[in-house]
Amino acid sequence: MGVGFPELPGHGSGNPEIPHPILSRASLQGCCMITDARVLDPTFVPADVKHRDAEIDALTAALDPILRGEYADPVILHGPAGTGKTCIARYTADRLRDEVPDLDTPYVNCWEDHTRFKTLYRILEDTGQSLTIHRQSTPTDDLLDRLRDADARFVVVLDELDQHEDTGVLYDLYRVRGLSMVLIANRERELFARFDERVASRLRTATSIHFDRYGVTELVGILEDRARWGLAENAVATDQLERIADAAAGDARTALGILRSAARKAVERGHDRITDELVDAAEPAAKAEIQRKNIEKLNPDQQMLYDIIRDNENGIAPRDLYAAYADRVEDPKTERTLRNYLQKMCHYNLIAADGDGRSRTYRSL
DNA sequence: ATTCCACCGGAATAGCGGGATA
DNA sequence: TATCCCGCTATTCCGGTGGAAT
Repeated sequence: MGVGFPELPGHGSGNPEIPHPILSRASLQGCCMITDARVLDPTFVPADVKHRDAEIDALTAALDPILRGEYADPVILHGPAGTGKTCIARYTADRLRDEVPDLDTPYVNCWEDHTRFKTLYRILEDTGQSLTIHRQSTPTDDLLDRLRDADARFVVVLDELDQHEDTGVLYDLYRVRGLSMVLIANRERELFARFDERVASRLRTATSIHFDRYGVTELVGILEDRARWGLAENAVATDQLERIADAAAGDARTALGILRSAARKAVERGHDRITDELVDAAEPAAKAEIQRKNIEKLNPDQQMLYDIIRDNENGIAPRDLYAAYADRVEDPKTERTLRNYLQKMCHYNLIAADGDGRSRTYRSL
């Protein structure tokens, strides 16, 4: 399972301005405009995080008891997409690990590991204990016992917690001694509504840190850093970064996606710098790339559903959708299963459901 | 205003597949 | 090899919801 985070350049003692030795120009045929592709990746955690001092301070303060060998109450980071929640959680956890040598800081993306079993497995894996588990019968409770018995100290980051299907896992984790949690979600309110009352009441004592959208100047600052670390000098102009920041509407992930898309296109075409035309083309291109990746994750039945919905540009009623699907597929799934598929596709932002009850229609995005 | 019913989605259950166990 | 176990997906069952029809 290689979804973990690579060791990042500029991390710890390193200087972010020094290009990564392995990934630099040699690996890119012909063109050296992109000097380090990894700093353009949204999961990159810089050694020096900008514009989030207050949030970092608040999170550091909340986790302070860990420095004294105590246990910290949970911390909830919430706010819109691309506002730095994940980045700050990982950054702060790494700083903490510098201070506390025996601390483990496992990271779980609940979108990917959305069952109780997978979440616990990921935590154990991140702390280097999964190999011993693999040999034995491994019911979920065994994983939990293993975690409890591991006489270690953890700060677990649960990212995209609102995507978790079994909220009971939080109750499990609460009962592990020495385990502190950083919880990340888009909307705090809706998060609470999903939890068991026992967990919800304990979460009310949690520290809550809100992340606002970045302003245009903040976003430009972030982009400037990444361009300096990852692109050749003068590869992109400040006014181009401003336009990217503008298009991203406060979402750093989107902004970086646009910049990366423009840079790649420039390399493909053999340019040594990003042109205005490429910037214009990059916004839809970045969106299209995300969509393409999401569509690839669908199984054949889901793809068929998606195709039908996309072919009906004015939207399609559920009845017609089910009928069209059953018509075109060898061994159709039940309608209940289709509804689960449709829900998943809504989550991926591939389709949207308009209206409620009998007036509902589905359309592609 | 009331009834109707297409649709949604929660919960329980069945079946499958793969790894462990005897 | 046969059997058991468990997580995961799909299915079955069903109560709730809110436009549409009356």
